Amino acid sequence: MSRQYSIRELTKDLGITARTLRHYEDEGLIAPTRNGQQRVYSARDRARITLILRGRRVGFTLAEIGEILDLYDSNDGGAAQLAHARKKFASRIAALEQQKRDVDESLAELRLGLTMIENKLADHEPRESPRLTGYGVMPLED
Amino acid sequence: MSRQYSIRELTKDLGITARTLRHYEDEGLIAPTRNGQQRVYSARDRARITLILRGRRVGFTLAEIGEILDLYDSNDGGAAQLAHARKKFASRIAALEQQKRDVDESLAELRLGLTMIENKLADHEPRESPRLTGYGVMPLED
DNA sequence: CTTGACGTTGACGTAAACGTCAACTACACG
DNA sequence: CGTGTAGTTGACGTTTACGTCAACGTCAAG
Repeated sequence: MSRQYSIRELTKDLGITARTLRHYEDEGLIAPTRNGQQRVYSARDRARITLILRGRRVGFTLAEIGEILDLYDSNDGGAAQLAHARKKFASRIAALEQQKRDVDESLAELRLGLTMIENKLADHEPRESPRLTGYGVMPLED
Repeated sequence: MSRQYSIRELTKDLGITARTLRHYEDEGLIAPTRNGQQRVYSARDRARITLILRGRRVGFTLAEIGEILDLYDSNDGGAAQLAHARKKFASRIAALEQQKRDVDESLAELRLGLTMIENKLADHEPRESPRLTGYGVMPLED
């Protein structure tokens, strides 16, 4: 019997509120069992929640995450169902790959900005650092 | 004089609505000039909008994006201002790096799910493909 | 002159993802 | 038995990022 969790425990472990967990339940993303009235979360529930949180961090809506979880859960339908699921997965993967490119480009921009600022800081405090002549960054002019 | 754009033009080029552009203006993220009453967007405005859209795609709020744009714009304050800006940039960069890891992990999950489905599809249609023995994926059990 | 195409300013509406009470229940402990 | 700790179910509130009218201006073409 692999570990059970109370709602409090999960909120502390995962850094979320109880309200959030109940919300995920309301949305049908998880279905913890009950001990009387209180929720009891299994290791599987916890793993699902981890997936949900990561999904959220990368920009998926709860509805999209729910779809994906459903696809994992019930894949015993006909070949048509499976083919449909395959398309869903493929499109989500494509979206994430695009997102990765966006992240990389944003990172490049921000890093440029950072060095720009650090150069200006060096100018402000010209202790004994060599002067950079005519260095400029223009991130807004393509 | 490098190219000007009407609002219509930008909506078509960038795939957004006029409402969105006005909203960005309301939020102080862009400030197109006017030809009488109508907005006229410069190349610089357009570049800013591109940054805004990319920022949105990677999960920044408009407020955060505004902050970043401000940091680019006015970096002539004292060393204290610059140091503050440096911290902001650094933390944004750290957040994006974390996000990149999240994206990678989500991609790994989704790709596992995809191959899982494709294996099941192969089972459904066992033309002449070799059978994979005992192959299972359990993405929810850690 | 009037009809379009394009544009403008309010201003209210909406969907998503929770936050924030209020009002209870269930137990264990001193 | 009272108090504290953890949990529960509504149900309304909030923020973000626009959507969606309504009502009106402008200017070239037929």
